[in-house]
Amino acid sequence: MAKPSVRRARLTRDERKLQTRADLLRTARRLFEERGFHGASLEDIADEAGYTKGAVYSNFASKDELFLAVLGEHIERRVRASVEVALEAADFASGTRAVARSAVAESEREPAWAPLVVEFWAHASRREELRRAVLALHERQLDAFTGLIEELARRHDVTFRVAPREVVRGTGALGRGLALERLLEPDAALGDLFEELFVAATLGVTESAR
Amino acid sequence: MAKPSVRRARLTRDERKLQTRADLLRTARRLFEERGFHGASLEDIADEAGYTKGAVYSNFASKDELFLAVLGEHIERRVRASVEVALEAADFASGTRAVARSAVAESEREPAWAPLVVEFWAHASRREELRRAVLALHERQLDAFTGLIEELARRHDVTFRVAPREVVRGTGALGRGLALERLLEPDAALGDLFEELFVAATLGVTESAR
DNA sequence: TGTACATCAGTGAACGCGCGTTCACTGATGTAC
DNA sequence: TGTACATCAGTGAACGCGCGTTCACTGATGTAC
Repeated sequence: MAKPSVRRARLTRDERKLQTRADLLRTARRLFEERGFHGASLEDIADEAGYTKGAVYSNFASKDELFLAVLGEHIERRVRASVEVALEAADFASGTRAVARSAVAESEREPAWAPLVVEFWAHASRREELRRAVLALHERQLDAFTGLIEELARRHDVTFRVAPREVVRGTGALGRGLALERLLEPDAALGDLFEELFVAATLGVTESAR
Repeated sequence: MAKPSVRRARLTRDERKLQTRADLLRTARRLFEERGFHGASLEDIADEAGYTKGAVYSNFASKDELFLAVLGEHIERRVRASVEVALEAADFASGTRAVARSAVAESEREPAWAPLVVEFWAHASRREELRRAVLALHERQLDAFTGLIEELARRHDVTFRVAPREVVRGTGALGRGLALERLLEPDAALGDLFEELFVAATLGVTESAR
């Protein structure tokens, strides 16, 4: 289904290549989510996108690079979503809560992402160059959230007893850890628990200057 | 190395079988830690333990069952360690802190375990029967820690605003999530952060009756 | 204590399968004149 | 506007490899008498 297009002739070579790349990325994202990084074969991805494996290698250096591209897009999307909701809050606690809720909503909409990312981390941890690339993506994500929470603290006169970046790292880890529980209990409702602990932990390591 | 024994003849059939099983479990545990669940082949495990793959199948129904046995032993060990340190504490906060420190110490001694367990969770999540078996192990672990923290609360007149079991689940998730960060940064020191957030979160969802 | 048969833990080899990557090739698009 | 050659995105098939599981077999231990 969703053949690339009916009238190939209309596109220039460059346009067509971008189209192919986008088709592959979209399909790869879906199959990685459904079957995991190792579980989704390049054959299936190419097939379902309407190409052959060679098309993948014409657009990406390897399966790792393909995943890296998917992951990069995903991170960008997530960061944008959180930034939007956080900065409308009236005080620090409710801003914190808004970020927590946004994260929960995202993770409930795409429950496969946390395990998928961890699977790829484990894979990357045994390949030095790849590990560094994934780490760089992860740090950019941490930086983005750190900037966000610092801005939130500044606006509402709150100071941190623990470095904000560490708080971000910790609460992110909490979210990831809880999301992984769903591997064993797919229907578990973890959102309230996350929100509760996220807020408790964040407020527990901050002081209001008021 | 470590051939099963030089004088095979001294052991009865049952003793020898137990010996073989123990040899395999010990080696499997080590290789799973070093290479991951999928990365450690039965061939290598059998080989390094001094047997052939057939010996594995004579003692375990499958690779999954072998891992399940390793995992079961591991969980039991961890629970025992935490119980011991927690019940000596003078007040609730320091008991909480002692549990956090014990968890950090364990996870630093065996940094490969968190990723390993998650890899197996992901594997099990796609195999219904296995998923249930792993879930049962996990729940027993949660129960044990819940009993521990309830006892701690009882002794020190503390009540929970959030069900203790959920607090255990949440703080466990925090620990697991942080441990996974080490996949990307093997040398990161996460212990202090964990302790800080663990205590903040736990105290944040409790009330002292004093 | 000794002999004859039964049991079964562990062997060794084969089976069956999937997958990432490579590569010579093709045919449509691009370029030069 | 048209022709001849160059480029290169994507094809299709082959390569190379690893791995969990199965199974007929063996030889040491166990059992019956």
